[in-house]
Amino acid sequence: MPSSDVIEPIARALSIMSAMNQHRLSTISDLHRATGLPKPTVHRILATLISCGYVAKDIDRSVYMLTEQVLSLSSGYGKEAWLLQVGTPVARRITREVKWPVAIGILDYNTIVVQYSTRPYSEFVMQGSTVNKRFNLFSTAMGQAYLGFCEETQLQNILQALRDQEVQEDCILESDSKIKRYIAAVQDRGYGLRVGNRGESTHMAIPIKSDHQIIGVIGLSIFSSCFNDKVAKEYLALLRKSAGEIVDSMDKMIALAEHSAT
Amino acid sequence: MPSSDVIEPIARALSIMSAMNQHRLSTISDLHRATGLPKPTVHRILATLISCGYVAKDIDRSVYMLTEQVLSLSSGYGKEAWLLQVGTPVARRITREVKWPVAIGILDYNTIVVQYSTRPYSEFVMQGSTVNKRFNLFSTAMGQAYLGFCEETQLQNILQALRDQEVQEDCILESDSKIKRYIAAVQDRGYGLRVGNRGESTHMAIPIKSDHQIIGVIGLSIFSSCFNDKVAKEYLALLRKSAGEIVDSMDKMIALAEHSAT
DNA sequence: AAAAGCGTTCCATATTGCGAAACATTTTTT
DNA sequence: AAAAAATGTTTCGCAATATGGAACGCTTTT
Repeated sequence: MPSSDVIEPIARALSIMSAMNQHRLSTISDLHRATGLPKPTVHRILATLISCGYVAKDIDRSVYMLTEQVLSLSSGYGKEAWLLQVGTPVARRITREVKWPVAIGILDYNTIVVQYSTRPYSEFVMQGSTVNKRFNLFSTAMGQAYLGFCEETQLQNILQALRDQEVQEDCILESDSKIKRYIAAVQDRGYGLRVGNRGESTHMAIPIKSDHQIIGVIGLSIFSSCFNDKVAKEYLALLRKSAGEIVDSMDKMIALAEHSAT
Repeated sequence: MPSSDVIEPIARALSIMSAMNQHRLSTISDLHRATGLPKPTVHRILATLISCGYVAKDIDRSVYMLTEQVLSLSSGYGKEAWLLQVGTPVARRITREVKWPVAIGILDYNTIVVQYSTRPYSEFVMQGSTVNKRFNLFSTAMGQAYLGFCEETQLQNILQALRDQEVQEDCILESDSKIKRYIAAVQDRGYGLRVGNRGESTHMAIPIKSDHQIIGVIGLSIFSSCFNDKVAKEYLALLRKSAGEIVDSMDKMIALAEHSAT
């Protein structure tokens, strides 16, 4: 009985790799015992994995080990991935509640990259998807949310990275005091804000912090004509509550995963 | 032309996962473009990966992301893996040169675990393979090589771990001064040593250090009857040279890998 | 000397993955 | 508002292909 529509060779290869990850060196018999797969099959799968570069074979003995290339399957995995796994449903819930689109971004080098956006869910039509788009740290709400609330050392790293890049976009960088005032303004306000002109949209954003570290930012977009102090206050509270929920469930999930990894 | 004996579905699945690791969220079309695979195929592979738990699908949108389970393919990967990849050929070379078997071990919790041994290559027949066998930190050459040359903080951690375990094997732990003298003796000698009785074998071992951190130990076994100060000196020099070579190539490879990861 | 275990190769077989085509939805263009 | 383009999903007949028992050569154990 072929258990539904699962491609068997793939499932087998993954179980082999998973087994190989338990001990650093494996023999064919080891894997045969660990996975229950017939030895010729194990042999063939290993040949495939070698050919793809994920496994190395000891030259004269028949001992196999994973290569560093396995990291290419998971190197991007970290807190940000958890953030998305937990954050996307929360973002959708906000949009269901207030209709406006919500986006989640993370820092990459010296820009904010939008990882997820509920724009398609929002009843208010805004321009195309922003997923994978990069946003300047100054002059965007999400960028402000990061700059304004990250730790001092990281702030300095980011500023250095910005100064190092070839094309200077932000002339604000020329003056330290200007930067300080800019960031202080964000901190006083308590959130990132970029007010758009009539017909454009206005954006507000706050950081998502875990352990004093910013793992991402969450922002909300709204038609500029609908924006005022009252809704700002309301949505800010909503964003803060949501960010807190995200961090809570994230920490719980991570603890759970680490616990069950034993 | 199916390039020899490579199982296509596996290669495809790996390329999908690798592509997914680049961006945190992917659509079918993204992956279709990135890998060149037909969309129904991408769809089927994703279904398989979901079924195996390596991929999660956004509930209402068709957005896919890797789950934390990808770590089960690579979590064991770190400096120790590099050590083995680089160390095993060196170990074999030593055995070719001096005939005696050489083993490489790493610390796991509070024991040394042999990861590789050239025992099968040695012309001198010794008892069966020691791979995956655990060795006490006190009373073995490899253990001494670790205890004697690791950093103070780590030493304390290990000692605590030893004290915490239920069955107390080493009564030496009862006295701090005994421990200090024991370790001092190892340091004076410059290497771990366990002399066996007649007919048994004698073992010597040194740490493999990178960045002031011990990433493993390398040891050599020899018939007790063949052991004396002269050969000890000779083999110690050989082990030290080899350990240096291992660390050098390791650092080079790691640098190379990190550089080409861009 | 025999037996057991290992890695590896072969090969006939049917299993199984394949992808063009069609369909259902959504998004963009006209 | 209609049409066109793009995307996700399902179907299905077929050929490619993964499969694993059997056999082979080798080493280790009995």
